[in-house]
Amino acid sequence: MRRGSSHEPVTVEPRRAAPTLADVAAKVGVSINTVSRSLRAPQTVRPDLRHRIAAALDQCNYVPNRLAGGLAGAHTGMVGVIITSLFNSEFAAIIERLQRDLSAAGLNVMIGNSAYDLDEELRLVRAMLSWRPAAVAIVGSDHHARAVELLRSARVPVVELWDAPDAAIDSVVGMDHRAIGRLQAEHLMAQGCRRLAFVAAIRPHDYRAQKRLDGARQAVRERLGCAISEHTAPTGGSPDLGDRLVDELLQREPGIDGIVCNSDLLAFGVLRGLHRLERRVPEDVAVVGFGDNEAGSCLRPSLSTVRPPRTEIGRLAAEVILARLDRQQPLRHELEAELIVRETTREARGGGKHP
Amino acid sequence: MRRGSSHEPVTVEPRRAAPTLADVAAKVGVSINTVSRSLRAPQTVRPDLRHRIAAALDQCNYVPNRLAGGLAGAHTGMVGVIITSLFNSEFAAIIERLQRDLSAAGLNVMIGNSAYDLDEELRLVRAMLSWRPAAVAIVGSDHHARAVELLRSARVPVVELWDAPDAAIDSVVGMDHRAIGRLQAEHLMAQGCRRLAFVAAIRPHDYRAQKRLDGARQAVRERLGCAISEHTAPTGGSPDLGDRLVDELLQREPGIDGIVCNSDLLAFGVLRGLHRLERRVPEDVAVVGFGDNEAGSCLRPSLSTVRPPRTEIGRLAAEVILARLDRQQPLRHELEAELIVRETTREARGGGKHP
DNA sequence: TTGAAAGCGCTAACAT
DNA sequence: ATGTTAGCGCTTTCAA
Repeated sequence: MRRGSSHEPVTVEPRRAAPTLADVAAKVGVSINTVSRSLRAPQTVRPDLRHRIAAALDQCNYVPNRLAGGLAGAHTGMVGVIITSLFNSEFAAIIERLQRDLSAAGLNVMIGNSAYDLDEELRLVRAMLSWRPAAVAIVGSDHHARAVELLRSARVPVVELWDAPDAAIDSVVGMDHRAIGRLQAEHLMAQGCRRLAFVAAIRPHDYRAQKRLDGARQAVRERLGCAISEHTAPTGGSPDLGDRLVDELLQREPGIDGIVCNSDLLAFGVLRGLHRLERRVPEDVAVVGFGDNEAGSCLRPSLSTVRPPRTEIGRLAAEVILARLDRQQPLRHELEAELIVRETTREARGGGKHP
Repeated sequence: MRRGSSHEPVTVEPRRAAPTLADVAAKVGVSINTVSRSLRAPQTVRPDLRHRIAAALDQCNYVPNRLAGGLAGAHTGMVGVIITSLFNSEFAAIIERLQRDLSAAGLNVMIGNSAYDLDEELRLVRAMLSWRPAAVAIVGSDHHARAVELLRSARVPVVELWDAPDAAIDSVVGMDHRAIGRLQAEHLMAQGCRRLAFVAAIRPHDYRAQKRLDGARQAVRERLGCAISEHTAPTGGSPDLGDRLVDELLQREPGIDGIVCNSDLLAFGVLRGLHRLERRVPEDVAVVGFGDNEAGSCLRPSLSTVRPPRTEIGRLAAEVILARLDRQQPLRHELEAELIVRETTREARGGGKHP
């Protein structure tokens, strides 16, 4: 209202409360109840009355009060979504789709960001539940024990996203991150790489990233009988970090011929570093990322990566939530990530010729 | 509640409601009010009682009901945020910071995505207001007229983000997008470019992008006395689009020596296209983007761009909201975007030698 | 087809 | 320091 912007009539009440059903009802000369019904079940109200009510509603700038509505027994129509990061569009595409589909079903989305902090996650779960949401979607599978307890006892549909935990709270729409790590490492080995390194930014509670490392580790152990060289930092991934890590890495182990990166952003930096160090990619060193960042195809050489089915996760999550709200059983969707082969690994070292 | 997942005891009530203050009060043997106060003003309750109450609260998995709390008069502690896109981390960094700061002040953030659709924006405004938020933050300045009306009459602090409109609803934390367009064009001209093109993805209601185009247009007109060549598409920016647009552009006007891109993602594609067409950058064509995408420094040549102060916008928005909640006046912050000069424009054409 | 009455769970006066 | 009493604005019976 631009308090004090101009000629505010001082005679009126200083802070008029928002109009209520009662205000509208009085204006039209009907009971509160009739106005309420004309909103929720228009066909039960005589057409002409309905039109007069609609006009009054509009004139008053009436906005329903969900606090009151929810309290009185109608469901709140709110879905709480808890993610671990908004940045880097890591989950943005998931949320975007989830929100679009839920919105089409008349549900609102409330987003909370735990920033990979378990205590913050607990606070968020509490905050979300205090709004009596119709359902909750939450990224990851390794939660604060208390948060899980609260979620269970709230008896609300819960969908865990991104990861695919063995012991789910309720429903799951995610991927097997260990398999993704395997996929990355095996791709490099199939291209002929024999001395692999894993370069990663793994935040303290990013268990998904940890699992990808595990997967790569196992794959190398099984196929080459040796360990993968690990270079990680406990932060978020960025080009500068990748640049720095690859520098240290090659200083210590100049013979590395294949690098698995835990994120594309990190991989971008690794490529920048390799260029600076005058290593040819993929001839000297092959590189594979994770995340399918849109810029990947524009680098030179273009980055091979793993594409998580983000939109599909969002779509299925919405579907599962709607199904659960419709009293159906908990569901579990485990999706596959797709390998995108580009120049940083293409025929790196006589690909596939040394099986 | 894992409806029907297994041996559900049919004897108990089918859907136990969430525990209320009354449940806890009964358990401890005090009045509802005492429990309520022990939560809101602990020091007014005897310590031993307080401890017993805390224990009971915990045992019951009590989660306060904000619907009831808000209805009864306490403010809801919710801030509604309406953005036009979650994708491409266009606004992610702003929201991340905004949320962090508001969260520290005990406020929850509820995000809605209008996807550049005015009707959807109106629906969102309605939905947000129906939760009786403590404040609303909204991206952009060109809103649905009805939405503005609702926002005003709701008498809630409103902060418009990203853009810097002349006629604000309440408070503003944004940038002058016209100035950004000027900045881009003038930079290219200062580098010696004489035949400029503007390549853009401008969604139907993306007025910010439109303003940047206006700014570039004006700058070229003033300094070179001719028009900037415009190549736009009514969609979101992507590398593939940039690639396509630059192709068409050079087909029609081979003499172009400077390209202003409306987003970095688009610029990435433009660079890919220029490489394919064997144009040297910046010698033959200089390129400048907008948005400071993290990958920009990893391209070869690295991309010059304009960096919007996203984190600062988020920080100030939170500050403004908190100030308004503290009954202070509406505020207006107009921030500067910073030019980041990298290889795609560096000394492009004997920079500055032809003033 | 419409209206009246009884809460939903909590907070905010008041009493005590 | 604790309890009592009234609502907040709506939905949901149940009557008319």
